[in-house]
Amino acid sequence: MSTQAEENYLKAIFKLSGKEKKSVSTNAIAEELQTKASSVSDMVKKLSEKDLINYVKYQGVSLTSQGHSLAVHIVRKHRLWEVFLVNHLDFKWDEVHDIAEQLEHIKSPELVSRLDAFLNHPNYDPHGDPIPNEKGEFPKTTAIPLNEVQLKSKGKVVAVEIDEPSFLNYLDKLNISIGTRVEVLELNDFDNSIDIKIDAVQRHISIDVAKNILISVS
Amino acid sequence: MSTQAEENYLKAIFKLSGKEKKSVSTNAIAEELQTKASSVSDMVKKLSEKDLINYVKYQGVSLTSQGHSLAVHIVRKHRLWEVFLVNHLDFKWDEVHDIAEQLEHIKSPELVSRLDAFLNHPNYDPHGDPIPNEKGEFPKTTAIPLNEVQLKSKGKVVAVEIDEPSFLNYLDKLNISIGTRVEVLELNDFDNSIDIKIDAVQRHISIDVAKNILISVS
DNA sequence: ATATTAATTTAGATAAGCCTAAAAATTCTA
DNA sequence: TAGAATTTTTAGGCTTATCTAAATTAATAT
Repeated sequence: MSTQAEENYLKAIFKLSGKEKKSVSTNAIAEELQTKASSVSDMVKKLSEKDLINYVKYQGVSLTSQGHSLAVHIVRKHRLWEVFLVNHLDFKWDEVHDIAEQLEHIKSPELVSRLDAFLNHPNYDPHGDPIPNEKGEFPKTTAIPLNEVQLKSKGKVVAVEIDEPSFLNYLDKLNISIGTRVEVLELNDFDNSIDIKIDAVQRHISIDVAKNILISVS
Repeated sequence: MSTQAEENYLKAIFKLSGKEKKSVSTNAIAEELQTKASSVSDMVKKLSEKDLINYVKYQGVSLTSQGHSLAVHIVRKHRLWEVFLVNHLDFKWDEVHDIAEQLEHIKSPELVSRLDAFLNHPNYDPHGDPIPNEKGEFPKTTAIPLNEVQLKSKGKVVAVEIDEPSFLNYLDKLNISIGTRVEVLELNDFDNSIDIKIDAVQRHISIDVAKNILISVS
């Protein structure tokens, strides 16, 4: 059985590994979980003994297949609950992260599969993040960050990479949500900012915002 | 902020106090929570320092109004989640207790009120237990235990007092559920057992079963 | 190649929540 | 009401997960 703390570490390592599954440093985990490097060292030893991560002192960590599967399962639960909160309890997309952080630790395989069915087996959560199935497989996505979209091309927002209310509220203000159609008008080399068109309105956004908006080019 | 452990103690004390709000002994709490009396002594000291219970050494404990209100709130969450699990995820009434034990500790006032609305402000959970409103007020109930029902009178099952699967499964086998009409045919003085009629079928049940079935006499 | 800096680990504490064993208080019983 | 039995509390430990401060290892720069 895994504790909540363990699950949070696995989730953090999963997130930081990226799809390239690169090895993750102690400091990166500490930063992600807002804790101290020494605490990470302790936990990493424990997870390693449980064969959930590969760990060699001073060389960072990576998930074992067992650890990967557990992490993906937590992500699945988190995202399913977010769908429930937004689609059925009418929460807004910027309000659900913290609640889902709690709900993701509820232990009941039956609950997950029934919730999934109740929600009609959704493939994406309210932020456009893919929801893995029971086997841990993610739906295919071909989206690219807005800052990598070719000049003059049009696309649709399919996901955002940050769940923090401050970021999501900013997008709300810009009238950007999942499904919004955008056109890239201009790239400004000096500060990497981008001019885009949303609903016939022209907007100017920074690289830091753009790279966290995923687009499906049409 | 209250921890899960604290909340479980408050809930146990609330349950054991009964509606007479009698003082609760250390051993009773230990038994209810399947823990040791010494652990209870520790926690009781802590809850007392937080002004959630009244505690005088060797004299048992009772909830303060603050503690009472917190306990009732946990009960409210537990029962609302049970309604969700049974009515929307199609769990059976004997499957929901353990999951609700986890869900009741999720902290988000907004979630509770939205869940309540989603469920249409239910007054009773799947076991017929009353659900307190946001103010902590319970709906009025006039039900009496089956073993106290007058001979030859008819009534309807409105609640059961035990949530354990073994008990609920037994009731399933007898075809007893919330809403079932029963008639008390005979009381057997020698062992306090009772003969009842359910759906035109005669059944024989023990006092221990009868006293945990609540009836609204018609 | 060595000194400095940065990253990581270890050592030693702390708090929560539990335990066993022993002591103290209360209650029961004769 | 004194002694026995029971209940409750205390004392001392253990585990988990955290922390600070110090030590160690690795990386960087001159």
